[in-house]
Amino acid sequence: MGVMTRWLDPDEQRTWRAFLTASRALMDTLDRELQRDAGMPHAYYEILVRLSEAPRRQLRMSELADLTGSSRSRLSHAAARLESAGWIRREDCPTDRRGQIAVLTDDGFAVLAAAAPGHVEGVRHHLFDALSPAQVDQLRRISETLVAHLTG
Amino acid sequence: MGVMTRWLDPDEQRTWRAFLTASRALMDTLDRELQRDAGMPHAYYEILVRLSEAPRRQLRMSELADLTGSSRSRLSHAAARLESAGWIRREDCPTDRRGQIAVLTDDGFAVLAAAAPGHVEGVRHHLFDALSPAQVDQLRRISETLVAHLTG
DNA sequence: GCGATTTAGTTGAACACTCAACCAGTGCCG
DNA sequence: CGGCACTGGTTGAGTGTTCAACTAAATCGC
Repeated sequence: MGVMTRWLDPDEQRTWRAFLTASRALMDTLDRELQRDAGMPHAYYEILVRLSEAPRRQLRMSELADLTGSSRSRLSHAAARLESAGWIRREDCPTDRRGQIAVLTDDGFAVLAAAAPGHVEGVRHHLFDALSPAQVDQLRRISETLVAHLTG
Repeated sequence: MGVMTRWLDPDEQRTWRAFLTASRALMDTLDRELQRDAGMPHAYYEILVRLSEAPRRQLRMSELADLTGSSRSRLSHAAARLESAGWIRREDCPTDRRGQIAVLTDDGFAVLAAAAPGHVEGVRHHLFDALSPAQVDQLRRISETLVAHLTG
């Protein structure tokens, strides 16, 4: 209250709108490709990826939520769908009786293995192929700075 | 088919994940703030902004869809909601009888004016305050390159 | 130990987005 | 002119996300 708004100057305005447009277009494109080729949205693909990289292909629900930057609720709903598709299953946690462990099934792994090459090509084509090596480096630093700033 | 997948190297992997995390966290944060303070998601806010900047605060639906990077369907649904909130209204286009013109109402303008300062502060705080001027410049170039690449 | 708080996860309702199907009006080309 | 493809926009069904409320189990403080 009472403090004047520090409006965006024209450069900032331009940067903000370009960033908005670019990140939305990129995500929409990858989402559509993944939906078309693998029958799942990008968020679900990421869940499978994280599980596939975990020891024994399994993770606590809360850990999985953190890794995918998802709310617990969202992950719960997503897990219900992935489970009914047969791509993951949920088991009780032996050490914490509140806990649930999401496990990637063989079917889930197969679906992921089939989808991954196309998706990686998409990321490469739509993102990395457009940028110089220096820009990729800049983007990494900027993104890591933002992550630290937003979560710190 | 037959072409080996060019997997992401560790640097690219790291860049991609940081970008994903950062852009999702940023959007989620701004979305939540806007929902809390103005009772609308960021996508709807953007629609009102674009209308407020247009001559006579009005735009053809298709033009508005292009400006906001939205599908026509999405915009139609959004417009229905914004109209029932009384923030926009739709009029017939005099020169093309298929067309509809979205017009920002006074109520819509007032809601936007009330929401804007807080939102701008959010963008500044969560994005620009975290980056050096050089990084802002880099982000602008990268984003503009991506937009050109994705839409060209 | 035992009540109060916190953490893990799920649920249902309300809302938003996608996709495909659709109507209506425009414009092109014979 | 008359047919045909294209454009502008809407609709409904299906799917995903959010928010708040809720259960159950662990943990903290005394």
